[in-house]
Amino acid sequence: MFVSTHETSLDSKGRVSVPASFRHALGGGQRVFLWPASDGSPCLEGGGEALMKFYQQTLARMSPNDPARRAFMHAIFTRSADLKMDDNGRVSIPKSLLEAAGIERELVFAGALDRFHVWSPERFAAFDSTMSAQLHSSQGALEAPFQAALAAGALAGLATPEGDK
Amino acid sequence: MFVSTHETSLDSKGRVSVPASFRHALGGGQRVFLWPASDGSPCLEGGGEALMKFYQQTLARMSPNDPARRAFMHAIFTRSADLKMDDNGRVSIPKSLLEAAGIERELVFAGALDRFHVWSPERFAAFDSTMSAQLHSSQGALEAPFQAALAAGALAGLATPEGDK
DNA sequence: GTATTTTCCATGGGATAGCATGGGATTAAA
DNA sequence: TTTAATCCCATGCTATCCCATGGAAAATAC
Repeated sequence: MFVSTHETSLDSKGRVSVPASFRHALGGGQRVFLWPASDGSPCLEGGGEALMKFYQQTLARMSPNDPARRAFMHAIFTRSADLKMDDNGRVSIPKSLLEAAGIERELVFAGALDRFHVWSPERFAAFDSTMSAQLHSSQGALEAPFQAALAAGALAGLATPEGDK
Repeated sequence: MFVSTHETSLDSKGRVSVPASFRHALGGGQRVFLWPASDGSPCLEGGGEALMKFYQQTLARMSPNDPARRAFMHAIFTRSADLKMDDNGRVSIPKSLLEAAGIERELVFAGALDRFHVWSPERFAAFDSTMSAQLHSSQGALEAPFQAALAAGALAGLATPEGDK
């Protein structure tokens, strides 16, 4: 899964190394999809073939006449770039996407479980502090899902993973 | 599959290069079909032999007396142009279709999974912002298919593509 | 614990093939 | 004969492929 953040930069040819841990999360495939984040965040969103397959299935479930289907299709498939990593795990991101995310030379890869995001460092820093503020102000709201998960036994055995030999 | 968007233009002879990634999506065939978008969008819609074969099967499933069959037949087969790419992957789009889509010289190829659309740049920009607006206002509506897909286990293993080693 | 080796990763850059584009030549239609 | 469509070749550009380098982390040996 896509975890952690990595700060890197574009080289003179406009290429960038996809962080190794993200490459592993991509499952060995060479294809990377990138599009402007669909939740409106001023960054790019990306994933591999597994994520795209999931989106494809989601589309297949929607009625062909559903107006939301067209919007969804457009947001993900029409606006995305289909990138191929070279043997060293680098991709070159189209100019239009770089502009949309406000990226000049430096950029941040941010893991998000089943996908990742690509930010300009400045925007990421701003987003980061917004998120911490929101987290602190909503501890109460977070309690509910945690408690529900606990009640469901989701954490069973988690406290003693394998360390006690 | 047809992904991403490409902006190009007609040359002095009225030809246009089909984007390379679309040619690959066409599966190596030389034939391209184009017709006015059947959902009423002010653009052209196109695909390859695979898509036409699918439509053919759809027609075969409909009752010969079904009035929708006639409309469907007309929309796709009667109104479509059967274009042949030259060795460099170019086609020339009939004037009537260009007029219908409001295309002068510049145009946009937009991928839509199993087909693609051809827009005038102005109309595409307008459509693009309409779609983003709609996406943001219908996040709730999108929840439904997502939840359905999740319930069906579409995400099983997605967050852990190659296993957590 | 320290030193040495091995592996993996990020980065730079040269060579090459594929792509978009322009235009001449040939063939077919009016 | 004129007009237009098709075929074919030429060109610059860009993306891709490939190899090389330096360094960090991990594994092994001392």
